[in-house]
Amino acid sequence: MPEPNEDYTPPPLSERMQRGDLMAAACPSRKVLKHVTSRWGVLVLIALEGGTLRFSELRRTIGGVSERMLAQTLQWLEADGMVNRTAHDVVPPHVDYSLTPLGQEAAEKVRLLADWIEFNLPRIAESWADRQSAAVD
Amino acid sequence: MPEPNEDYTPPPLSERMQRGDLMAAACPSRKVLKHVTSRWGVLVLIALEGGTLRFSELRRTIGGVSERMLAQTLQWLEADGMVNRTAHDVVPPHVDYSLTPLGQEAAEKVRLLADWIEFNLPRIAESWADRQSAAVD
DNA sequence: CTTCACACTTACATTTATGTACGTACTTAC
DNA sequence: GTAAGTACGTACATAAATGTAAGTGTGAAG
Repeated sequence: MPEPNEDYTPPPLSERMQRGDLMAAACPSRKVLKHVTSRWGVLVLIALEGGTLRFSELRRTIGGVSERMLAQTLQWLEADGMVNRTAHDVVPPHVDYSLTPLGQEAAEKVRLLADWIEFNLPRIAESWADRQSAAVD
Repeated sequence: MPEPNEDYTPPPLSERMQRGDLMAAACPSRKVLKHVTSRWGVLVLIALEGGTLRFSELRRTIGGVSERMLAQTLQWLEADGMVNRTAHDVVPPHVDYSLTPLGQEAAEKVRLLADWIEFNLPRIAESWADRQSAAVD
């Protein structure tokens, strides 16, 4: 375990902004991070890693997502260049969603985190059990 | 690019719940994911990867965080067993925060994602530039 | 004597996220 | 003829996240 840092001062803002720095409040990275780590963004990326899915297939795959939020999330990810949207002009509508190369890289990182959490849930749950009152949230 | 999956059906819920499955709406993993990927949770984990920091040091490190949200986030992560809180009983107060082994593993995954985003911001920004109207969010 | 830092907590206001319900235009299945 | 499925958009309502401002008790610095 590292020693406490007695006299800590953050690096100057100018330096921290040169290459996107999340610690800087105004960094555009935070927007992307928001989309990718959003409640449904994570699950969409992971779901699409398994291959192309239609809107309704995504909706059935991801438990609890509403149509509205799924559409919203897909639009975020499409705008960020993570997701391809392919609409076939037929009726009833048929729209396919898939990951772009960018999206596949992002999905991989996100899935590593998700897998880690699922796998280590027991260890985490110990902490919940240990603390008595515990109702933090 | 994978082929469209014409007749997709998700696996049964019972099977998906046996080991924590994020796709299941009620899975406790989602709570952990929420804390870890929350706006400030990500940044706290990354900040603490560099070593122990005091409350006020964290506040100065993480641009834009309010005292209230920092305290809140630290409590979430502490309850999830990711963060150690060490209060020295002196006045004025002195409290150190550091990562637990669990927290270090989580922080690593989170940082990989954050680093990827920062590094690939230019590629992502292209998508923003490409689409004309673009004001998705 | 006044001000400030510390590490929070609480109350309150506001912004953001998310949900619900409905509409659409047409087709296939019953 | 009636119901259901498709991929959304939109209006409205609610829940959740986040911000703001103030207060706490004490000691050191000015």
